[in-house]
Amino acid sequence: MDRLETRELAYFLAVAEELHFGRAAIRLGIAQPALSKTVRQLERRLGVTLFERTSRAVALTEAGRVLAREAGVALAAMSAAALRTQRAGTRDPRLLLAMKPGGDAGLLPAILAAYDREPQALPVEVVFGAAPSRMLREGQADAALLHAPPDELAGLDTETLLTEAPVAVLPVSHPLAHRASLRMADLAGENLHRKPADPGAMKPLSELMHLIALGRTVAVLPRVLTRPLRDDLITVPMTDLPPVALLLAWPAHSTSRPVAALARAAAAAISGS
Amino acid sequence: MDRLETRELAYFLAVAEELHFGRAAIRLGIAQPALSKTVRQLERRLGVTLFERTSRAVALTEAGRVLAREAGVALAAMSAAALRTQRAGTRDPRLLLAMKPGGDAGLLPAILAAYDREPQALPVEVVFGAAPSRMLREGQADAALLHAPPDELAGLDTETLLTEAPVAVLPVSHPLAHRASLRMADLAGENLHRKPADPGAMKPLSELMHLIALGRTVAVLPRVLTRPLRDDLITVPMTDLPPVALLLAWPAHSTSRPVAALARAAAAAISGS
DNA sequence: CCGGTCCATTCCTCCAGGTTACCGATCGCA
DNA sequence: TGCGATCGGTAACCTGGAGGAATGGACCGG
Repeated sequence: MDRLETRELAYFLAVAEELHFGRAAIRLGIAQPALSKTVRQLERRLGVTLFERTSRAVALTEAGRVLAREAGVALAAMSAAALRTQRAGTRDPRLLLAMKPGGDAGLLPAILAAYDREPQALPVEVVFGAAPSRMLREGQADAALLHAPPDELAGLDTETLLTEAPVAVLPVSHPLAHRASLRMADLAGENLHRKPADPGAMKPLSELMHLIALGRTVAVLPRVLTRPLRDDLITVPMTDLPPVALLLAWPAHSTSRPVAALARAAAAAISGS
Repeated sequence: MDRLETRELAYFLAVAEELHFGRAAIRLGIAQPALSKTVRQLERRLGVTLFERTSRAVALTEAGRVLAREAGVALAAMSAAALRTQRAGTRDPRLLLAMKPGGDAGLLPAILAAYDREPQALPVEVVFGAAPSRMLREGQADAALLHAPPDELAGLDTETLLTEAPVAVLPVSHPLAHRASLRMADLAGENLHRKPADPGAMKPLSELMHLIALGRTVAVLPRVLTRPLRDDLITVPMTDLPPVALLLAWPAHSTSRPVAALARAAAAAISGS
């Protein structure tokens, strides 16, 4: 078995996502026959069929689904290798900290202040993005502040900064607004805001808050994300949902001392506040 | 920045390990100029120098050290992608469980028996190797039984099966042999057996036990590794060492239901015994 | 039955990864 | 000091294969 090439995996992944050789070829900036040939060659080398093709439709086989997942991991690791090496080569050492806008629960200043007191502290550059965990895996960041949906944590080491029960966000005029606590069943009749599957399609928080104030929807969120809270909204703790954690995360194989120092500082800053 | 190719990373890694272009080229089965050219091109593409070369010696730069680590992770992921896809494509579904010989603490039969009672159980094939965690990362196994040196656990999910204090292994005739417990300080004067840095150089356990019986050395090991124990040896719990864990591990991004079932079964088998 | 869609095949071009041969720098050694 | 050995880089050439354009062939809707 000869070694897999990144080009082959990238081509395969494009087809796996588009399920259409023509569109995938356009996305890759090549002609369709070259793409067909490369994918066929990949199948021959692996000794496995990756797609069920008819002249009308393309579908992944079971093996194709496995490769789609593994190829994503592998290409992210390749990308991370390049970016981390370039950053290590420049004489401008800094620590890239990724987070969603507003995702720090207002704790960032305390964390950064504590980190600055560490002996080997580097300048910290905060980079915002919709998917901080992906930025970690692709080497676009050294550490990230994120909330813990366990499915996004594969391959990352984490330090839990705080955990708390989620809260319902309601208009002050809402019938449930002044209850001391709520259960999911209490919200059964409400138009509960659902997080979209595609992180890119996620609404900005300010927009969501506006919709809630208008009575168009209600939401259940980690409490930290709701601060500061608009005057016309109120939050009520949920009692039957698992607590949500705010985490500091970094690549599992990281040996970076600055990252370790940041984790130390963040834990100290939180517990001390 | 164009995308990194696996060939470039493999070539770079060979030079990084040999620190010698000629030997690395032989290992790769190519001529030395091709290797020099490719590494130079890699440096140009990354915009970073990876090696300090003189006409007499080759050394890694800081960026080179970063890439050496990252390249290893990335290539392991590529290899895993190929192997897992091939296994998914064959119509012979089985679960590959990696472990060191004797590393199961005698728990394997109970675990396998419990797993067989799971609804979607697959045939389990046990594969032995010196570095089970590496076999996981490279896709040569679906799950592994291993003891927890935390540095080997990067990128893996784990289920702790049992934890226990390490024990000292002594000849029955040893002055300390009949103490109820020991501290590391008690062993200060002994010729304590050290685990070699290279896992390949590790002695077989039976050999180590023989040396202990002869009075040539003493060892501190997880208790499970000492069973069954020779008549002429005795084990004494250590009180000032962190407990050692026996873990079931699998790749962090695995979504395999059989692996999940194995984790469930293993946990149940241990807690029930 | 015809036109449109979509993947595969064929044939050609050209680049990049490989080879051999040679060069320049550096060290050990007489 | 000068000779030979070691080692990485450079030059010139060759070739496999990645990519493009044109075409084929299967399948669908109308």
